[in-house]
Amino acid sequence: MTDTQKNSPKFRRHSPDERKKELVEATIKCLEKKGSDGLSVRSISAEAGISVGLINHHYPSKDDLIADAYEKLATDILHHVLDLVEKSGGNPRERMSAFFDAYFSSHVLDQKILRIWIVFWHMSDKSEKVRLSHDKTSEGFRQKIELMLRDLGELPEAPNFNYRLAAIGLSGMLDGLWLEWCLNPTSFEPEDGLKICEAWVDCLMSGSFKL
Amino acid sequence: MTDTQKNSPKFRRHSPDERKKELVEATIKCLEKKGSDGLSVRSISAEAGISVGLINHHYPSKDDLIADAYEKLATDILHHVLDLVEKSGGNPRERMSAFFDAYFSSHVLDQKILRIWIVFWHMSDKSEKVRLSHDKTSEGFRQKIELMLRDLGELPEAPNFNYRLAAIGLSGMLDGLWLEWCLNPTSFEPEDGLKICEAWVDCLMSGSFKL
DNA sequence: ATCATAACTGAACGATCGTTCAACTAGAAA
DNA sequence: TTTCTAGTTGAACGATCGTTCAGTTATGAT
Repeated sequence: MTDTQKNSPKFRRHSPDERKKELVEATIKCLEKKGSDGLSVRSISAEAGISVGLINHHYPSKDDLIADAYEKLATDILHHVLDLVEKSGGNPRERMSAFFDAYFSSHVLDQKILRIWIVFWHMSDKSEKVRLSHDKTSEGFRQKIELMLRDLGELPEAPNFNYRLAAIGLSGMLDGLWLEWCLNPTSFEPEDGLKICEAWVDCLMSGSFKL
Repeated sequence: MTDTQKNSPKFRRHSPDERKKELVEATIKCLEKKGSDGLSVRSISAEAGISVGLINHHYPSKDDLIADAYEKLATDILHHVLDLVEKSGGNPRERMSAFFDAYFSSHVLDQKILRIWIVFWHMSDKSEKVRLSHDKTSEGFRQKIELMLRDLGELPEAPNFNYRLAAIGLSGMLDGLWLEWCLNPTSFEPEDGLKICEAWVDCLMSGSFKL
């Protein structure tokens, strides 16, 4: 046996938590690079630099890994947006604008993210676990929007409006604009989306949006 | 050879156009029933009552069949909505309401349709043909919305607003509400979506929606 | 230094996929 | 009735998929 062989072990052992984290990151990277084609255990394990069998050693099935990746990516995006809102530190109206700015930035408005989301939606059909991850994370987003609208509604100059309906409408519009831009980025500019959302809230606060 | 065998031919010959139509219908039916699992040539041919090989006799590849099915389903839905708008026959504002009514009816607001759409979006990644079908049909929808907004804007009592931005915002909100309801039908009622869209247009026509 | 443990490997398996193609036959034309 | 065309069949093929598991080895404990 040569020195080279003696000094270079064939693999390194990691704790289950470390490995799971690496696998989740490799999964996201594969999805970004190749979309649904990247979702095989073989490409994921290649990206993570481990053998195919190790995935099923740490996860009961591939779907469990995908569900983990879903939750990580969704909560990362949500936290990134919320961080920027908190840093803005302004009044409720300014915080809403900060939210829009973060939403229409390249961190969220990204074709790669839609590509990943489509894979997740696609898997939600078959996998109960993936569907649960989706429901959990999307509910978090909608709740945050409703909270910000509630803050707006409690301003002295604010008119009365239905928080629930307003949250449904606003999050619907945000989702729809995000979806349409990702499907066809030439259809409008991010600034257009920003302008529309700002006008929407202005309209709501003027009292002429009868919700 | 018995009479039974003599009187029952093993298959019936159809013209290519007939068969293609049957295959498209079988494809849609499979997608409605089983989602992405139904998209194998074997389940499609079983649904159509023909052999596996016949699909590649009429279509160069499976993707071409899917693209055809996409276009058929999308144009069917668009025509259904537009028919109801034409039948309403009212003024531009009433026609817009008819459009909303048709959009938030069970013909469009249907989880089965989203399931099919996700498969289409999913395939748009890999298949150029499917992507072209998507771009063509979604552009038709947006154009119709812009046309109706233009009719609204030309009413004597209408304020000035940017047709393009208004069309982007409205179609975004419609898409987003449709998507969110299909992903989780318990989050709101179709009537809620209707109410939000009506209020949106009222707001636009009142001149306080500064687009 | 030795041992026990568990992270790790990778060949193998069975299932399913889209596509091919030689053989068959329904049905119209001659 | 016979011939010919082209719609139709279905076994077979090679590729790829997720999962399994017997064997290997890194690494901390003794």
